[in-house]
Amino acid sequence: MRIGELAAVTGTTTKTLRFYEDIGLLRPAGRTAAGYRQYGVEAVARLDFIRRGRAAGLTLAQIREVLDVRDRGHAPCAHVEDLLATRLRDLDAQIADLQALRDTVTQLHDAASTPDPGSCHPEQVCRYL
Amino acid sequence: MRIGELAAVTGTTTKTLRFYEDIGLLRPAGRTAAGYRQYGVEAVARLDFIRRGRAAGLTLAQIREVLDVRDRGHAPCAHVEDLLATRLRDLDAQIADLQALRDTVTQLHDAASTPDPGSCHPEQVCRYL
DNA sequence: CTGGACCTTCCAGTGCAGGGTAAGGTCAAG
DNA sequence: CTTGACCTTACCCTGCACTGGAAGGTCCAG
Repeated sequence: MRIGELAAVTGTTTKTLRFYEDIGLLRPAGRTAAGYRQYGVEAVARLDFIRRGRAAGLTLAQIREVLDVRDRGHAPCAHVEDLLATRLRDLDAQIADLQALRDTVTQLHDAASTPDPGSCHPEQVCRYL
Repeated sequence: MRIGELAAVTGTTTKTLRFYEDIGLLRPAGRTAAGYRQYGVEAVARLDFIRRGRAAGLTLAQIREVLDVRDRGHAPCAHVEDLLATRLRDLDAQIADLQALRDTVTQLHDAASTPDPGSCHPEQVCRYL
């Protein structure tokens, strides 16, 4: 399979596949005499895995770690569980931060919705923020 | 006030202040004969405003819009209210997205916490993701 | 043998908000 | 007169995940 076909099959672009190769996520099985990249069918599963990882909010660096473990012949299960646990904690923290921010912005917005232009003091730029 | 003092007073860096100047957020009141930037006290309020805007999750581009309105002599109240309303919608969407992602990751993690290594199929890289 | 679809490498840019470093000018104290 | 703190501009670098484009090679159909 050449790079264009692999891109079409996995719903990505040749640009992205070469980029993944650059950062060590994906290697072609070989090259043709002309230098064209040749991929085996396992590349499709690998890219599906990458896509699922991205969908779970993992970074390409984290996904690469998992793939590295696997490429070294180990089952990455424990590593993946760890990664998911960490991701869960990060998500909780991120959600809590956004929730707190939302509360702040709500208060600001409520104040701004009951306008009182006379109280705008030049020295504070805008009293609503 | 010179740039170093303004940075110290507002808790930022001279780098940041020059950067703000580059993107049109802040202009020095003038320059000394030697070319040193001179700021008036109003610069402190302006930077506090910028800091409050950042704390509310506004981008520097949005903050600049508000400052531009003010610099043109208008009260930016309406614009700020608009911005806050938009920000609130964005935050809600962002929180909802993260919440959905959290649910997905939770499911993945729960599956990974009840291990069954035997079911790892080589063709899917890892059954947990 | 030509056209077009495909492939190659390399370089550069996106958005966001700055940070790092160099090479040099200025100013006040000792 | 020198030292050290401060200032200036100019340029490149960071992380993240790509994306765009240029210049050229390859392959197949007509």
